[in-house]
Amino acid sequence: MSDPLDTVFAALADPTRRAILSMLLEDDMAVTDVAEPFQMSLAAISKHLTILTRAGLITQEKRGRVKWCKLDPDAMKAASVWMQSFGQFEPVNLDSFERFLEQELAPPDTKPLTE
Amino acid sequence: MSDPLDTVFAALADPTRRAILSMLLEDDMAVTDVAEPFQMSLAAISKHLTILTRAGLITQEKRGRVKWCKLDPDAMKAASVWMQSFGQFEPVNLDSFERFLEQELAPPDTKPLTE
DNA sequence: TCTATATTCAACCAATCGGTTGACGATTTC
DNA sequence: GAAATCGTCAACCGATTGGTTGAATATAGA
Repeated sequence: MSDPLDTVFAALADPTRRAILSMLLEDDMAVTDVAEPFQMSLAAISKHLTILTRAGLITQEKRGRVKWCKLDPDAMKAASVWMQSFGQFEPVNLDSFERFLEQELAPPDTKPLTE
Repeated sequence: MSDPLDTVFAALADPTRRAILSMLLEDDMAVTDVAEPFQMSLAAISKHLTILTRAGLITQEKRGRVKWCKLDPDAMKAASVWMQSFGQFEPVNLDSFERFLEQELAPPDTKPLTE
């Protein structure tokens, strides 16, 4: 009924949810740990996590009494591809972005020093 | 007050607004012409257009009694770059990603040459 | 078994959203 | 000047959103 892009973009529109995604970029986390840095209730964070899950941006797996949250970048990639179709991004130089990523993803010993 | 990403993603979350953006990809259009293919009132489309404008996704310029709508890909670019960071997994160094963004989003005359 | 921890559920709330309608101001055209 | 066109404004509506609280459900550990 509703385009997956609806739910993905709607999920990304909230700063709390984007912050959660950034946290999960570094490591998988339990719900309680996700909630810790925020000033809202655990229930509120739990709702944010189900929204992210339904959007396909994360997956949740229960092990014991702990539910682990894991980034799932596929849905974001779909949205990203949609946005690319507005491709006149010339000024922002996706080329140099790719070079940046290549650098970042290279094995550590091939990386040029940045400091 | 609110992160520009909030308004950009929120604007993109509505299918009508995404359709409008796709239409504007082909050519600039007057408000009435934007509204024509949709089954909702002109006033509704007008609201959608102000949301897109506030998000920075389009610009509107009035000439005579006609208001022309034009795609403005800069805001989308910022959102797109934000999303790119999730496409590739773990090893992305967020610190240097931020440095990259500062560089990219800086005024052109302050940018170091990349070629 | 009793208790503490992890998470969700259910009910509620105010604010926002996406739509409508009708009136209105500005501009063009006859 | 009168009439038609372009677009927004204002008020209203029902549905959704983002948050709260308190109770409920699992699971783990003593």
